[in-house]
Amino acid sequence: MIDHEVQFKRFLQKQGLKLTPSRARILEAAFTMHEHFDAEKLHDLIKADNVSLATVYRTLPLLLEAGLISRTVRIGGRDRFEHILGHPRHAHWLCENCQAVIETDLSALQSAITKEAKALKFDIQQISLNITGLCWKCKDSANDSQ
Amino acid sequence: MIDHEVQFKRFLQKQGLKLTPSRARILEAAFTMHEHFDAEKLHDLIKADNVSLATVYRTLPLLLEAGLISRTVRIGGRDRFEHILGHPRHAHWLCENCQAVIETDLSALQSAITKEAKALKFDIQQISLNITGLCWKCKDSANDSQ
DNA sequence: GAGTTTGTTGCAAATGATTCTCAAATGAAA
DNA sequence: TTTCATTTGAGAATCATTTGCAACAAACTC
Repeated sequence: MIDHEVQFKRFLQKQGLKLTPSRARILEAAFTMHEHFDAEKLHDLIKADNVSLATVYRTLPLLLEAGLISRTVRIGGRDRFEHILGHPRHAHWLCENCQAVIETDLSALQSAITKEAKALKFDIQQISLNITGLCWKCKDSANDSQ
Repeated sequence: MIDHEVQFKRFLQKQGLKLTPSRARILEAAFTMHEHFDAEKLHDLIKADNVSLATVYRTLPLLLEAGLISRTVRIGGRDRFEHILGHPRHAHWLCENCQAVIETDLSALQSAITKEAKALKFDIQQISLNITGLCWKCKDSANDSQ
């Protein structure tokens, strides 16, 4: 069993829940996806295995709580997620124009945030730094038109 | 005319739009509100003046673009906003349990972010740093129960 | 001033992501 | 195999947000 599957199983057991085939499939799909994904995109990947969209929506919060995925940006009214690999967390730069998402390392800020958390006695589950604006491509074209 | 009203008017004119009574009312309401607000809460404040919720929804993106308000956290499926006063931007700490929102200064991180933006040639419109987890109250009670 | 153009609004209806309901399926445990 | 709690797919329901539309309004044109 893969690393993150073990982790998920443990998490579920702690809550008296089971690692069912559907859940395992959803987890696997979340980890094969190498970009951001939303509920529907993930479902597309596994609907052939007869896993319903409802189950995807039910499982996503579990993966979130288990710390295996994180909610990143919200685009077009849809929540997007990405898996966590033990990689350092990163910031998301979202272009308002072309909706490109650029990722950068967050470690430079991490310590400042952790320090603040200690002061607040806040138990961090997720950090999400999103910066919206215009990417270099759209910044240039905005100068031309408009 | 108040400062931010001038700013909004200028912004609108640049787009060939007008500062109508409804829009002015919405702007004013957004600035009297001293906490976060969502579309409905803002509408409650001004519906007596016969401004429809639809118009609120239509105006919010304009205020956003004009840089007068910012979208902060999303709670209970609703987008929340807050006005910008030229104050330094702040981080939002959202308790998953009691849904309290704590705000802290963001200036410590600002320079690191700006630096990164320069490297990416990214034109920043909004920075949003949201940290979810448990506030000190809920952290303690989580230890007891569950 | 009458007519035209363009932006605006409230209302009601539409949209669409997410959640819920429910009856059937599953699975661990006794 | 009976029990009992959990899970599931399918479809219905929910609810924030958008949109279409007809009536309005302000700015221009002639």
